[in-house]
Amino acid sequence: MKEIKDPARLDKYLAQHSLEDIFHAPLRPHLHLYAFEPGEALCSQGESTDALHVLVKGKIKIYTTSPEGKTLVISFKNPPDMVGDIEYVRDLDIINTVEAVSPVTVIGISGTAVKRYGDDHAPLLKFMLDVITKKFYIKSDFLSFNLMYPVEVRLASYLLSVCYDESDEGFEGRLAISQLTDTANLIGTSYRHLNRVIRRLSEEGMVERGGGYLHVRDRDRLSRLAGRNLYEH
Amino acid sequence: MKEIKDPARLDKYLAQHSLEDIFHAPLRPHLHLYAFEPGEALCSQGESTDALHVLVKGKIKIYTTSPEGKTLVISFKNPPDMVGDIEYVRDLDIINTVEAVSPVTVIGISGTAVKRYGDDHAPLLKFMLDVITKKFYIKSDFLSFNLMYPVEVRLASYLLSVCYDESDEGFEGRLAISQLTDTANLIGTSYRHLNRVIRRLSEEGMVERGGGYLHVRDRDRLSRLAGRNLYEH
DNA sequence: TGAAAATTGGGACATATGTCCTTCCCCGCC
DNA sequence: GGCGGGGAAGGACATATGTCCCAATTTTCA
Repeated sequence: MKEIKDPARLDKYLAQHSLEDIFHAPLRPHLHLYAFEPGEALCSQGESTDALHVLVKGKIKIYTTSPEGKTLVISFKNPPDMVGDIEYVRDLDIINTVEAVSPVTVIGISGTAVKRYGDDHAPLLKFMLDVITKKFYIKSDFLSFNLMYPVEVRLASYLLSVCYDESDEGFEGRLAISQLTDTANLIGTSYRHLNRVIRRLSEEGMVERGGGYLHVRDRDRLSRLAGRNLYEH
Repeated sequence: MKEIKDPARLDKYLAQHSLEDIFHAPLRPHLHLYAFEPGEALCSQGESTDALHVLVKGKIKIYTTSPEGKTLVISFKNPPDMVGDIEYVRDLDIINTVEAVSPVTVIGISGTAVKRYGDDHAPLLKFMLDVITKKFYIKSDFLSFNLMYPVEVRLASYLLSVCYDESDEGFEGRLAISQLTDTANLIGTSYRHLNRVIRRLSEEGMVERGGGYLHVRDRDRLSRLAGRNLYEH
């Protein structure tokens, strides 16, 4: 983590994501801009913290680790999003580990400052409500989806979401093989089983391995397999 | 659903759950008190609605139904809790079906009224944040728990939570057989499999069937099986 | 009271999924 | 070219879980 001391850039991000009203004048002096490298953790499960972060650039990965050491990736998030909001409101230790996937820039502010200067500031409260309800809704979907459908369907759905998201620069109907472990954790299965399912799909010609990537070959059929249950965040 | 036209009683509930500041004067004229019978739905998945409900008495069950007709019980809730908050904030159709388990009393208010008179009312916003973050946290737990542990562990955990909750009148270290189907859906498995697991536990002497109930026989061992992963809401 | 209907338990079998370990493949380096 | 290392794929086996269906039991009601 490295602080970026550049007020102008901070203002730029505030404007870019329409955060000016949300972080009004009394809060401004407490805002800081930080940069994280890919792989670096913004915060780790179980720690206590007084920090709130607003993701303004880059992509982060949220995951949780069970006492036994199993990992479950919960989601990937893009700006604008918030980290530490639930913990702030409920005064809890950190629930999930958050890690930068690409180079990440966040606006940080201490929970203490928010409590003192923003606790009754409706725009900020509404912003948090917005962010949290969105998270809730996504998680809600994710939960029932994981519980109700087999890996095959989840994978099909995931492939469609990941490979065809216009807002993602790697948008090419393919998934890097090196991300397979993450994918397995994300859809809540083991690497081994994921492979098994990929193999089945590839035998049926829906996907194909090659050159370090998993390519989508028959989007329509995948789509039918997935139903309308997409990881559309 | 039956409206209870009794302002005094409404005030009593507001006081009982410390809701007076949250629903301040401008909102008061828009509050109504409703009663629901056991089994009656407060709202149904997919419908659109303009209503927000605050549960002040009784117990409700939240569940979702997949397009294929599978049911997943998400939770049981006790007062004070809120129904329709996420939908209000995000302007969505109803996500889950909510059904009264016992005789239920709720305070209802239209979303339109809240938007007009309470949209900038910090105590209300903070209340919603509180409720929603709690829901989120519970769901978060529920999700990883369901994804990471086998039915046996989930059942053990569920039994401990349900059978030993002091605030529940049916508190007797037992679970009515008639609730087994719900239990199966709640812990995300089939009735058949639940039975299989119950049988295994009962062969090991941890639980015992009898007289229409499933009795807990060896709380300690169940507890060890569950680990610390309890459905403690 | 007796038969039909509903509730509950469980057998048989097929799938889905996890774990462990071996094999294969690509790559840099000697 | 041959070798060692690490990532990636897959085989073998054990479990977990789902589905279908039937049997036992209880309840309902004519």
